[in-house]
Amino acid sequence: MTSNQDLKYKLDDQIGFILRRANQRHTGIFSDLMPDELTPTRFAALVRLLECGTLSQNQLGRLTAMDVATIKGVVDRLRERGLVESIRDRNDARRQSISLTERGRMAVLAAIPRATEVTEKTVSGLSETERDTLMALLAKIT
Amino acid sequence: MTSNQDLKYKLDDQIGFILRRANQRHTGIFSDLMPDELTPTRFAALVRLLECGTLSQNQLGRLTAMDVATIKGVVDRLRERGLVESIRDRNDARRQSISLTERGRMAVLAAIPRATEVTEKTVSGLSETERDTLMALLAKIT
DNA sequence: TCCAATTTATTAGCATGCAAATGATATGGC
DNA sequence: GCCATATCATTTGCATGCTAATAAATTGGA
Repeated sequence: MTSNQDLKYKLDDQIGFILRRANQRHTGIFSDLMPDELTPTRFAALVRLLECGTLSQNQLGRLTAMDVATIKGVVDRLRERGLVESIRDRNDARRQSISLTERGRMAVLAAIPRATEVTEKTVSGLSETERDTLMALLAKIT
Repeated sequence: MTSNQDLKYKLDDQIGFILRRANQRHTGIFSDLMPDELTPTRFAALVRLLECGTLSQNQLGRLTAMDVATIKGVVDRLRERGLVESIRDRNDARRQSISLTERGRMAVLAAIPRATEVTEKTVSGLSETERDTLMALLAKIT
């Protein structure tokens, strides 16, 4: 079966492929610099709770770009680690209200400087202008 | 526990968070337009095999940004679907040589126009110049 | 020729990521 | 008051994604 070097479709030129690679590099830097118990998605959930206070699980998922099944698992693991607590909402029995525990609050506050380093390192090959441009263009395709 | 709207660290401004969202939008478009049996990673593997001809599993993983355990699973599923075949390399018994079957070749050739649409749709909100800029900047952070 | 180091692949385990189905609860129109 | 529709959460199942451990095979230097 002959190879197709003259194929017009180039994987390396596809936005999806390069997004995946950029994402992988970022998560690699994240796991290098952040505490082992904090994955990108867990950290995002904690930051949102820090920003917003108590949220329903559904709302927390929406604010962290996570599917309902995914946020369920993330909240379970954060609760197992004592970083959040969930209580059934008193006004709406369908809802779980999620909030940071004191330990969770301290953990996320302690991790934020490191997370800032993660971001810095991820974009370290770019100038300030390039960083702003990249963020703006990525925002346009989300 | 008071909220922290004045927190300096903004999740929405972190490259990792926005990369994840961009990636999710892309994979959503991908699953909308591509045949059900082709996921982004399977498709990438097939395209590489089309481009390069026979590859070792390890090499295929490297060329598709997949970990050795991940590419093992992807190749298994492609083989289960009759899209690739793997044969132990005759010169190096550690290696599996992976190649497209005729069915795999036809499937990937048929899917490429759709994949082109996926890319087009993902970046449809950008001008031509912006697309080039985005690709260049992403390439700089991989 | 021997063996340490390296390479390739497999396996196990944990963590997302998402579609689809399901159940409980809330909402709003008739 | 009833009921269709919507919302929130859970569950199941499949697909990555990766680390770490393991085994088999290759390589290259002593």
